[in-house]
Amino acid sequence: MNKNKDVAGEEPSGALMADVARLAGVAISTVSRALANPGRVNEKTRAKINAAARQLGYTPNAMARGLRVGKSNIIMIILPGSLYYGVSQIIPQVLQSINKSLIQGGYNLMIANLDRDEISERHILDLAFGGSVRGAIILSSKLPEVDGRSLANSGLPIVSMLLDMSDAGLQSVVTNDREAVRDVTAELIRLGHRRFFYLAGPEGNYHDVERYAGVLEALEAAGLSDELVRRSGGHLDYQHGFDIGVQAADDFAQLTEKPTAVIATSDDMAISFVSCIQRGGLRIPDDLSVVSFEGSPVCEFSSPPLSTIEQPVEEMGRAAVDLLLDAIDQRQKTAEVRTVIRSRLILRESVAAPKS
Amino acid sequence: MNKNKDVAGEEPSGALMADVARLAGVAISTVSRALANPGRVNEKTRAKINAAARQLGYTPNAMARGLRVGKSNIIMIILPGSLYYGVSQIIPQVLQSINKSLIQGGYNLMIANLDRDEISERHILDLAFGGSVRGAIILSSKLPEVDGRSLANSGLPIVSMLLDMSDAGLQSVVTNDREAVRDVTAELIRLGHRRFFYLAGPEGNYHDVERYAGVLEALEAAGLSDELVRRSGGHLDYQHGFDIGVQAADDFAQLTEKPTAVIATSDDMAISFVSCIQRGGLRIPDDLSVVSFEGSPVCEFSSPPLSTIEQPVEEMGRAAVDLLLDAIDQRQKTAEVRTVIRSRLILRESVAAPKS
DNA sequence: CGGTTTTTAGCAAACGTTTGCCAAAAACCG
DNA sequence: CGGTTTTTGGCAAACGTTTGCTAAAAACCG
Repeated sequence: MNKNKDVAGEEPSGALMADVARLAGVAISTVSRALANPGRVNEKTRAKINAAARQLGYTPNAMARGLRVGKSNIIMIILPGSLYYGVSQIIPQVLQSINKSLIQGGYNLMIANLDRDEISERHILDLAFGGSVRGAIILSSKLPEVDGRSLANSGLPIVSMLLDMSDAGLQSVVTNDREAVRDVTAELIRLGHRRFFYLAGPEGNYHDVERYAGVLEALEAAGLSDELVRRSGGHLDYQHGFDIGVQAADDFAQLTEKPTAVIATSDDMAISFVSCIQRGGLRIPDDLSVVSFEGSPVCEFSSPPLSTIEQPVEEMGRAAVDLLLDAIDQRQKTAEVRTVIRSRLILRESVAAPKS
Repeated sequence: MNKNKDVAGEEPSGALMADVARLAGVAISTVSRALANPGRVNEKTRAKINAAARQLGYTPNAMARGLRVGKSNIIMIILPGSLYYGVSQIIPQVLQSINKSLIQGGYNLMIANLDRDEISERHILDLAFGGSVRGAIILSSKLPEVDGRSLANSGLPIVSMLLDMSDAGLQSVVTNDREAVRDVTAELIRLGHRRFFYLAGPEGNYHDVERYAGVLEALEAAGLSDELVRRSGGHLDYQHGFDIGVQAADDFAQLTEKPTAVIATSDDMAISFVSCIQRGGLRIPDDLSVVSFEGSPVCEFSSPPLSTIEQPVEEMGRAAVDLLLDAIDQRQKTAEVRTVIRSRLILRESVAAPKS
């Protein structure tokens, strides 16, 4: 916002609508209308205004517009505390997908990082209550609240991604964790596997509950006992996936009756587990089949190439933005609070029939 | 921004400063001063105001403040077109580091994605010229320009990260690409390697120029010919690292005189190259030593664990924010346009002395 | 051509906060 | 206690854009 009113000509200069009006010889409100409501302004007048705006490199001041209209053009995305894990590209994928869709809808994307401390929760609530943002997409997190303020009470349109909060009435875009893991477990059963090793995320975590339930459902559907599956992990969060996998390799070494198939609930766990197991002399998939969850690109170049359930992150991002923009525009496009976008199993060389 | 003026009491309600003033029995300007310039308001009055603000859950409207003060509290980060690669965690690391530092400085972080098309370039320039953002950090990209508007001419404080633009007068935070690659090449030479295979990023790209120059410097310092190094790649961008590595494995297979050491300029290239080479029967590091650049976490769990040069991304993010905030506050903290933060070589099992 | 209807431009106020200025109140000092 | 200085609260205008309303201009029609 360069206030340099003395510069005339083609120089970009942070011109105001008032400058455009002066140059075009019309009122400020006519400029506003010509740009935002062209049908309300005579074509000849409009041409004059557009030429003046172009000459001055006029760019509207979004703060002024937001204040007058009472609506910001910013959407915040609330991200979980730690933005990076091991090989996961979920955050970059989500950001790119969402940003692209938002820009097409005329919005800008702001990052709000939810560290689960007071400072970051207050930051998010300030954005919501101060009118700075027009809506929120929240990724794998509960809604923040502090000082008697809760995001749930802010009146802000919100869409949850990855974490199903439809029970609480929150529009949610999720993938079919349970079904996907059930199907891959069924595939392992079909191959002949009867002993399973499950590498768990944090106990009670939505994703872990869903994924483990998928394993149990597949066992039940095959008429098998749920005692055929052993758990490792449960204490660390997904961002410590490598550590979970390393510990799981130790746990595995302690088992007298060795499982023949590993169901890891993140690519990180699988990768570090496989690395440690192989250093102990075991071979994948000859001695042990391995599947994981997430679909990180590097799985294709693991040794051996890792079978994984790929989450449809970009599609989910687009769906989340669509739902959010509908909520902002108060369009009732859909009665579904819960939108499920299916994950896809990618079978690679890490899975084979057990030896016997 | 709920305009519900009829609700009194503890209910969070998007209250205005005018509401706080009414409840505290003072003027609006006194509320403003009590919150922003406490020394200008009597302690008793201030207590009344703070209590009223707390009771109403008052949150300042950043758009109003920004408009009046003439300064936004938003910083944009301009990210390269594709946000995700293979195993790189640079984007999440940068975002987390920068966001944390900005919040401490009272700023919010907005994403601007530079796709190198008109729409995204115009989007960035609108943010800059419209006063929506107070500064910019640009990551691995040149400054956008379109329609006679250039980010360089916007008057906006800008810091470049990863790409050295200090020649153009732009504050730049970079790492020592050249020196780091020179040192790792020198280490390979010290181990006895005399034939090298260099997996290149895009020809002419700043990073590739620097890293390849490092290789040549090490050869020269050891009195060796630069003909001892063969290049592969040069056509694809870093985000296609896996593809570069796959193609490099083909190129390697064509070489009659096999190099004994590979210098890959990204972890993705190294990982996919190693995967393909191993499937062809070669062993790492017995037949071929491998080093790469970037320091992605998964390198520790590769087979074998991959030696890599780790970039100090978080520290660079912090430095970039410091420089940007200094420029915004017009503090002349440093005369250095170029800030170099050193990368660190992590030697793992992928590097050994050549067989003979 | 004159009366009626539609289109168009512009005035003025709004949005929520900040800050210069002034006057009143409080504090200080001999 | 009175004069002087400092502190404090409040008025009013500013920020850049939008939009309701009105009046004037243009278009329409018999």
